[in-house]
Amino acid sequence: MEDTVSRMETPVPPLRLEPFKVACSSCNLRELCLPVGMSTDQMERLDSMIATRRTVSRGETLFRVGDAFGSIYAVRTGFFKTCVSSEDGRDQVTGFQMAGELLGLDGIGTDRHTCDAVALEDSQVCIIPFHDLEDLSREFSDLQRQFHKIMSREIVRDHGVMLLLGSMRAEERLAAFLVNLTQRLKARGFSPNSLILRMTREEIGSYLGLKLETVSRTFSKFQDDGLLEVKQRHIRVLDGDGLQRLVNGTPC
Amino acid sequence: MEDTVSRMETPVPPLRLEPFKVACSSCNLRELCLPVGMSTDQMERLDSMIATRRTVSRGETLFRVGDAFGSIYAVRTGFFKTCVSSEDGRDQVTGFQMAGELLGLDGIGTDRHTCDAVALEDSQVCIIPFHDLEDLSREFSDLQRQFHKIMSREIVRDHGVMLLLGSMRAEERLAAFLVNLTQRLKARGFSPNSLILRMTREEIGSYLGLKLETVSRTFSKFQDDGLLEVKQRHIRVLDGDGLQRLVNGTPC
DNA sequence: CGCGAGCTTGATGCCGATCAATGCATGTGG
DNA sequence: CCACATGCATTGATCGGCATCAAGCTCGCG
Repeated sequence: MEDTVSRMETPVPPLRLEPFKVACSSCNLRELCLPVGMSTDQMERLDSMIATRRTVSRGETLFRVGDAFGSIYAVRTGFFKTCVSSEDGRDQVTGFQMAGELLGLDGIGTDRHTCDAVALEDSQVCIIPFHDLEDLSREFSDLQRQFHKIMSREIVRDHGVMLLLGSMRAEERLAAFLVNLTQRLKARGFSPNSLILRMTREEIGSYLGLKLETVSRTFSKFQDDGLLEVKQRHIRVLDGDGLQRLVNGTPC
Repeated sequence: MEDTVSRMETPVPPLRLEPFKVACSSCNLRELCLPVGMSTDQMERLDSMIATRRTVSRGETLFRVGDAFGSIYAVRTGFFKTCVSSEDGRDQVTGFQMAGELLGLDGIGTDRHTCDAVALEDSQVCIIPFHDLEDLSREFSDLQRQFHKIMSREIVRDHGVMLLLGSMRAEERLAAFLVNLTQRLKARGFSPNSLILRMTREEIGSYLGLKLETVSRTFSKFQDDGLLEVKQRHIRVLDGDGLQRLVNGTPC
């Protein structure tokens, strides 16, 4: 929906390169992002590779299905969704990415991107030319290792979503989604008890395999049950343990 | 179920190492497996790394959740499923692997396996010590590249399953499953029109987010519609295009 | 102020889950 | 070789969770 609109409005994706360099070594995300565990001199080499950032405004796409693959991207600020779509137009949100997370790994296999990445708020990404990353990770086994870990974790995360989509009911799905979101926010130093959703009910629903009405109803139910306080996109978690129990399938 | 049983019967996973070496360079799967695109001398190095095979009998596990991660595995002969399970015991089949496909990528991220890999028929795998693979792929960019491609394709495949689980109806799911299966068999030189399913209806259902009765009913419906001939696990595809149309969501 | 995108809530219906019984193939022991 | 057990598959009857359809509602914004 929003997709289609942004797809229409600009035939050429707007691209703004920041002229100034940004150093991984001074980035406050270095403990979450690609450079985990690297020495200072290794990080300097990484810095020289990641020369540019790119700004993506809310609603714009970073890349889309079929685009030639050349780089992966690290989210520096902001929030993204990735989505795939089937022949007949149904689409599926495959993930939400926040600061320190990588985008574009899908493109390596075929040299073309296989999903759309859309900014859900004004965002900045670090551009990591993939061939350079491969070159450097042949030099530094720490970087190689970290990159492999990140790809592997993405696979594991996907398996978790498959479990969710394949065998959980609506309440469990939404609870799992919220628990995951708050954990990731907490890892970034935000309060896990108060958050603002960057995505619509429809996008949450797409991710969770539910219709937006079901998402909305389930939010309301959680509010009635005293688990959450919901005001549009503002969520306050009142009973985190209760949410966690729902995920584990302990309804009583 | 079958899981639990095999989990019970042997505290120590049965392990049989083949004493003789097997060469990638002479393997008929080399065009599908890890060595794609490598030169002969590179492949010799790969051969020296992959020193051992392992036999896994039907019903046995190659690895299971929590096992220390040390190697990845290439299926040489046979057929596997991988599955994850939630706290409360529900489990989800995350994939079926056949000859030339890799198992164990899930373990890289945390140094522990995060899913079970179970042989669905008597099988053989090549053991690929992961550190050795990393070492060698720092030397040979072709190997590095190929390995990255394989991981990326796994991510893309998972996204496809998410789309299936999140937005397709039972018939579309089963059709997609069959189309995928026949394509992979075809790539291995088998007839795409006649196949024997290595997995139960329950396992298919788990993979597709359906109950076994629904899988069975849908098979019967496909038979009534003249798309398939179904005799227990023997499937004959009568109308491949019809199946493909179902996947694309062209019901009329 | 009024428009529109997104959210909530209600009424109804359908797809697939669940419960239950039977059928079919394989294997085992008498 | 048959009787029986066992695991898997098929089929029917019923039920329930979520989708669908349809109003209103809220809030941000021109």
